[in-house]
Amino acid sequence: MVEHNAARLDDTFHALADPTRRAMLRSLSLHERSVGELAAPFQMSLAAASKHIKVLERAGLVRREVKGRTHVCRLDAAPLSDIQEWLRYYEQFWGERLDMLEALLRADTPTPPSAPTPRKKGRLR
Amino acid sequence: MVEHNAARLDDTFHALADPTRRAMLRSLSLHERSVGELAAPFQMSLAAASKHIKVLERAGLVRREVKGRTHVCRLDAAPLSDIQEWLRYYEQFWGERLDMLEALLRADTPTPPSAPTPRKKGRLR
DNA sequence: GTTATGTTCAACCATGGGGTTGAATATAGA
DNA sequence: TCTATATTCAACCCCATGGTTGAACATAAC
Repeated sequence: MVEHNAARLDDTFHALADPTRRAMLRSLSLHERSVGELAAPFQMSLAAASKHIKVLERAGLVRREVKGRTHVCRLDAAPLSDIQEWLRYYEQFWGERLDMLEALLRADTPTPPSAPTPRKKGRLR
Repeated sequence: MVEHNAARLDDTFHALADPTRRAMLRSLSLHERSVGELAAPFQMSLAAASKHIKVLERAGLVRREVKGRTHVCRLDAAPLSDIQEWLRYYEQFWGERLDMLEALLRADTPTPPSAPTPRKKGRLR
């Protein structure tokens, strides 16, 4: 129940905390791409893009196959699934919030705002 | 459809890319906590813990209410919901991967899929 | 008022991140 | 073989991050 693979989560979250890298993932979700192709949309050196790709690889989000002189990169979404798993625990909290909203919308009697609605374990989704 | 609030995602992902901060979130998911209570489990200075909390606040994951001399922190899971939203796009890929696996397991024969037949040397891709 | 408690602030340090450039490596093609 | 293409490597720069310490601030308690 406690975070088992913390370092893994560290790497994945860190990899995602950069717009360039997220854009690369998005690109890879359409086609597999060479390093050069991945780097093309960004105005940064190829070396810089290469570093980004390495960060994605370290997080397990990208796999690389060397084909002659070009390196072909493919998306591997598995770590994203791990993140979603991690997030699942917190779903109850926005679920709970939605329940409170629902309760507010449903309350035709104007309850004073100083009295917060007691949290009740609500149904999720 | 394109990432609208990239900076927001940056902050949230970055906040989550640290085990101390994730542990703090987990703690806040149980009770609201003062800064001191949040810091207690970790062997780092209070100042360091305070910085972590600030990172969480910057990402909108924690809200703080100053009550006398103690600062009470509460979880706000909304940014996590944004992340889940961002992840949703990629669900197709682990879904797709499962589909491909299923297809591989099922489609060893050139005959229609209804025939459960012994295997044949399958070329991948 | 004085003291104790809860928290931040400021300065500092070490490390790593994201960027650059220029050279090195490996392969494809003439 | 010679050259062009694809990519990495190494060195460097600047700045953010995560940690420290000691002082400052605000409030509670005596």
